[in-house]
Amino acid sequence: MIAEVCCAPLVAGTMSQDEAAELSRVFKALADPVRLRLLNLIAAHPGGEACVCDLTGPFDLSAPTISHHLKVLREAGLIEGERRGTWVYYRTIPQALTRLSDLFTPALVPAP
Amino acid sequence: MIAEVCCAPLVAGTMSQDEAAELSRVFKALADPVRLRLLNLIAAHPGGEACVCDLTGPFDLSAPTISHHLKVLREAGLIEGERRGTWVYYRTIPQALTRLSDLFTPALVPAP
DNA sequence: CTACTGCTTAGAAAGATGTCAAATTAGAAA
DNA sequence: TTTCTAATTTGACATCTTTCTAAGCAGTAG
Repeated sequence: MIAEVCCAPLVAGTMSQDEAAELSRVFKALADPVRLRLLNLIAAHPGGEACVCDLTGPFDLSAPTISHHLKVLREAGLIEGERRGTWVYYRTIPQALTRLSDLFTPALVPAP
Repeated sequence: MIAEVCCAPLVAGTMSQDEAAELSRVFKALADPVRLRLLNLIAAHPGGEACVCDLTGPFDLSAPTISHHLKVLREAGLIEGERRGTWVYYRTIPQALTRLSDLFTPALVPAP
């Protein structure tokens, strides 16, 4: 009757300090407009991945700043990068996004 | 065949700068361990609401700090407060949490 | 090897944030 | 009215974050 989720949902149960600390790191990565738009561009990019060279254009920011933001997303576990020659391609990590979705799901969800 | 959602999901579509700015404000509110735990305590509290006096105990922080954090959550639209005499009770705003959940939902979701 | 492009890292400056003590406000009781 | 408790606001301080320039690393071509 009650769905099983991998983590304690945000809205039910008791969140430990460790869980809160880890979660806040992910939210901190999302707490910037540039990083939100970067994540959106990567996730919505044809083929499911985007080259850094595709990501610098839409922003009026320097390349190092974009690189820094990508690093924050990467270290938060939201994206991963792959180097192909001189190019670097980034894609989202679906499990990380699913986990965030589950956090806000009402606790009383019928089991599949 | 495609679900209708009120906002552009994070993982599909194109997020405008305005949307990103507004969203980042909500995530910024969640980007602190204390505020995550406060939100969790409020949401999971019996009766769906918690008095500030219930919220100061679990933290080794001063009352002004708790008050400040509650203000951040309130201004992010995640909680609302109600004064009853000298006491103030807070509850979550479900639509705000639902909206966040929808952000991470895969775009290809069957319509209800 | 050098020269080139693409990308990341390092460090500094400016701005934002978490925390506290002090002050203030809000509401109730005497 | 004064006094009290609960809660919020204010201002200062330490710490963190965003952005840039400069430097450095990664990979490729000649």
